[in-house]
This record gives sequence, structure tokens and C-alpha cells, in this order.
Amino acid sequence: MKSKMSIDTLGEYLKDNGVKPSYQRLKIFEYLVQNKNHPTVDTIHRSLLPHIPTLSKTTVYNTLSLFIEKGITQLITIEENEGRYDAAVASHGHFKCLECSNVYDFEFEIKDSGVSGIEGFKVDEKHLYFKGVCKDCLSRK
Amino acid sequence: MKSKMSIDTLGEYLKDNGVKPSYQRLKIFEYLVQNKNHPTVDTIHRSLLPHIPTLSKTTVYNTLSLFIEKGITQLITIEENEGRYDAAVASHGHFKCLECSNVYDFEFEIKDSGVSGIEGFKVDEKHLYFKGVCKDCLSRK
DNA sequence: GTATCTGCAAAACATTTGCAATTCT
DNA sequence: AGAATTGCAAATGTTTTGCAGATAC
Repeated sequence: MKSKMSIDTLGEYLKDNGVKPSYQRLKIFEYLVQNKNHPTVDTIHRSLLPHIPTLSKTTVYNTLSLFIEKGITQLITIEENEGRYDAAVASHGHFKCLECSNVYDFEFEIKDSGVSGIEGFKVDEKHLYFKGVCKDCLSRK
Repeated sequence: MKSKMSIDTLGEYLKDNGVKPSYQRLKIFEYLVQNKNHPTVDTIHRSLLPHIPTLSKTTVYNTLSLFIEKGITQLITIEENEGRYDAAVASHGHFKCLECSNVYDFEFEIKDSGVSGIEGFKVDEKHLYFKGVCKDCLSRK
């Protein structure tokens, strides 16, 4: 999912995935696609409220659940007590900087030979999150 | 941390890590060591209540925070809204079976060459959780 | 006009905090 | 007694649920 995408194209994308593109849904999905900073429900709601003054958090919750159900959004869990959402596609890892709190994406590859203890298990999802200090915060010292 | 360990030994272990071994703390730590099923606060509380009828959830929360602060327990986050605790030591991954909900530990090794996008970052913690179907549930079909 | 979608208000949970009672030495 | 620990009750914060009103086709 590219960041630059017209509302019309987003609407088509939603339809293709079985989501009727209401105004709220379009705006929420547009936000997810344009803001790859893994927002929380609250962040999304606060950001959209100026544009959609009647938007309720319930609708944000409903909409995100729907997106997840349709497979176009992913819920990532780094800390407890803060769900974060991601207009998901390919599997990728998340790096949280302990200084600036930013969450960065990264690509990973894990070979079967690098894992032991769950031989014979069927693995459907691989989630990785790392924590540490990002390059920017390191260079600021 | 071995599963078979006398209360006395556990007490020594707590002391060695700067935790005064009160009865509640001993029992909570003993539970963690003996039940490697990554319990939630509620699970721990429910399990110990028959033995310690006055035990409050606040104490379970306080105690686990203390354990984490002292580095003898680890908080793992697989789903949002359910903290799970682990008498932690070496870094290991967690596999959650989507059928039986059990959480299994596994060992992993990730080579730097298998990761791209966070070059130059300082990585302090690597968390992995996989989801899928465990061997037992697979063979039951 | 009937289905669906939205959003308010209340409920349900998990976690934290303030403080008083209890325990330990 | 003095310090640390425990636990009740209330506060906080997030997510879910029930339902009535609004919107869309």
C-alpha cells in the first residue's frame, strides 16, 4: 500500500477487500496509509476529529476491527495497554526507540534452522519487535 | 531457574536479587517458576487465592512490578490487553497456539544479515512471538 | 423502506494510586 | 517503635456492548 494514493483509489481498494467505503472508513484508512507511525486508537481519533467533528471513538474501534477482519490492517502489540495499528501488508518487524518512542519498520528473514523448540508446529504469523536506541538518538549524543 | 526448587532455595534466590522474600512474594515466584504457561495477573491471583485467602490483586501487581524491576521476571506481550509474566532468563521466543491457546517457548537466533532497515541502531531487546497451531493440535486432526 | 453505519452512554476489564491496617524485626 | 509490606477502595484508561438515530442504496 503506497502512501501516495487518491481517495478514489483507496475507495476501490476498500471495496476490493469487502469494505464499504463510508466517509469515516475512507478517512481512517487514509490516515493509516499516510501515517506509518503505528498510531493508537486515540491518536487516530484525535487526528481526525478536526476534520470529522462528529467522529466517535466507537467508530474508530469498529472500523479498525473491520479492517483487521478483512485483512487490510494489522494490530501490533509492543507494550501492553496500547494497541497500535498498521495498514499491513508484508510481514515486517517493529523497532521501538526507548528514547524518542518512535516505532520503525524493518525487514527480516528467519531461517527454520535459527529456531528450535517448535519443530513440527504450523507457524502462521511471525511477529518481531526490537527495542533499543535509533540511529538519530545515538548520533545526538 | 529450575522448576524443581525448594521454597528455601527460592527464598535465597530472591534475596540474592534484592527482593525480601515475604510469604506472598515467595508464593508468587514459586508459581511463576512452576507454571511456565505465561500466566496473567488474574491467573496467578486465582490460583493462589485458595492457599492465601487474603491475597489481593494489588499485591500481585506490586510483586510482579518488583520482580521485573529486579530483573527476575519478564513481561511478555502477545495480545493487547493481556500482560503475561515469565520467570525469565535467557531471551527466547513465544509461540501461541491459536487452537489451544497454550504458549510455548522456543529458542532463536537472528543473524544481523537477516535484518534490514535498522542498520546502525542499537538493539537492546529482541522479542519474537509466533502464532499458529502446535504439534498436539495438528495431530489431533 | 430496509439494511447498514454511526455514535452516545453505560458496562466491562485491566492497571494504578492513595492510604490505612498489618506484619516483621 | 519504625520501616516495609499488604490490601481495600477509588481512580484511570482502554475496549466492548446495547441501542437509538442517521445515512445510504
